[in-house]
Parts: sequence; C-alpha cells; structure tokens
Amino acid sequence: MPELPEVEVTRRQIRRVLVGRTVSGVETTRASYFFLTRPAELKARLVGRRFVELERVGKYLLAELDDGSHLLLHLGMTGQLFAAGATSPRLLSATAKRALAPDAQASFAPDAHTHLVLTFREKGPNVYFRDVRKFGKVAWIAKGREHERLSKLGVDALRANGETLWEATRKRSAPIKTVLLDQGVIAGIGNIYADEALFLAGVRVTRPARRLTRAECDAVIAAAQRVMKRSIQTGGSSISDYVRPDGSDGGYQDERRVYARTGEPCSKCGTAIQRLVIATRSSHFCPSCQR
DNA sequence: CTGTCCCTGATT
DNA sequence: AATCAGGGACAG
Repeated sequence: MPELPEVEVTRRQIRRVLVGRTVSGVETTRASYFFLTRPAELKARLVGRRFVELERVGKYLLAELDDGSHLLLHLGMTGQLFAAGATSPRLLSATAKRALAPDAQASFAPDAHTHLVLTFREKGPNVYFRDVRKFGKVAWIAKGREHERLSKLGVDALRANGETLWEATRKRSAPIKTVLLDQGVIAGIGNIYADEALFLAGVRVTRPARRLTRAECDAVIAAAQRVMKRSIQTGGSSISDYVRPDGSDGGYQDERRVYARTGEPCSKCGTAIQRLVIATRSSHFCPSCQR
C-alpha cells in the first residue's frame, strides 16, 4: 500500500511527465466519493492549465497549476499513478491478465478502475490514476485556499524528530503503533513502516505511547526515517498493489524485517514474528527483541 | 479512543 | 458464499 516512500517514488517519476505540460483533456469515471471535486468541475478547472510543480505532503501529492490553484491526490490503498506505456500485470484488471499469453508484453489500456486520465497539448504520455478499491481521492483547490485534509496533517515524517513524538505521546494511552499511524501527529507513516520502525527501535507495537522514554522516541523516529529513506532508494514496497509509475515493482519488500512475516524467524534472534490487530490494523513484531 | 464504513479482488 | 485487507472520515 502506498505510504510516504511509495508516494515519494511516484512523485519523482510523475513530476517529469507532468511539470511544464498543459492539460488538453480530462477523462473520468462517474461521480463517486473518489472525486472530492465533481468530475465536471474538475474538467472545467484543469483544461487549459499548465502544471508547474508536483510536491508531496505526507501521503498526499499536491500539484500546482499555473493559475495558483492545486490538484490534490491521495492514492488510498490501491491507487496507482502512472504514465502511458507503463506495463505490468499489476496495472491490469484480472480479466486483462487472464487474456494475456504467457510472457506476452501487455500494454496498458484504461479499464473500469482507471478513474482519471489526463491528456496534454504537448507531446508525451498521458497520466493515469487507477484505483481498484477507490479509497483514493482527487480534489481541486482554489488559489489561496488550503484544503482541510492538508491542514489536519502533522509534521511530515521526514521532517519530524524525537521531540515531535515525545510531545505527542505524553498524554496518550493508546498503543505507540496507533500514534505513529495518526496522520495528525506525523504525516506519512503507514502500517508497513510503523511496524518496521518499531522493530528497529526495539519498541513493542502495543506499548502505551506515554510509556516511551525520550530516547525511545528519538530511536523510533530515526528508525522510521532510515527505513523510509532506504525504501525510497529501492523504489518502495510492492507487497500487494503498489507499482512504480513505470510499471516496475519496488524493492523494499525484500528488506522487510517484520511486516507480513508472521511466523518467520526474527532476523536478529530467530524468535517467530507475531501478529496481532491494533485498532483494526494488523501489526507485526518480535516478542523477544521488542519490549 | 475504538468501531464502522467505503470498495473489490484474493483467499478460504 | 463468507472473510479478509486497509487509509482515513466519521460516529458513538
């Protein structure tokens, strides 16, 4: 699932095909909660506008247009943003995959899950936003306005420090895992990197947040930043649906220490990795290394 | 602060 | 055919 590293990898690749290009057409699926801004308005706002920048805020992508307005995107759980020409079975519907001969090179064609297609005046690929479960979001933001989804976010995970977590945890009895997933405290950490960071810091996912020491807060943030930076370098984690905008898999799933490794031996001590559910999210940890 | 819900494909 | 996965808004 896309968390900060996957969104950042996406940003870097999509930025190259987006910035400097002028929208000539906007195609969408029918109105749904996926579109915080209705398809008709989205089209009216975007056509004729030129993209000038693509930034990341937590797990959101924020594209700036030449009139000072912005296009806000969230990939949700299964969102995929890519340019035309990307080929990967992960980008195809099950029907399309079944139709493929073994080893056949598939080329992407928009399917029922492709909710947004941007075409441009300038030569180059289209940009597609595909999202099977439709937990992603698209919104247009007028010049000078800030979307409430952005104003709710805490400090970006790559800019946070131990102090950020220390202050946020003092009065919270919820498990530390829950606080790390709270985008209003630190923006960008999701289920995979929360588990990985807590493993590297030696802190059990269930520990009441207020019971962390200052040193442990420093360690957790340092570990979170280390794993996320490393993940960005390797192209993100392709565990379920995520693919890079060029259609290729990321590499970080091979470096995971605990996430989705239930029952496998801990890489440090050999104890079986355990899984339990915290606030409806699956959580993985080493019962020996994490206290 | 935790449970429910949105959605669909994979799995049982 | 029922269950599971999960980001984030919302309800209780």
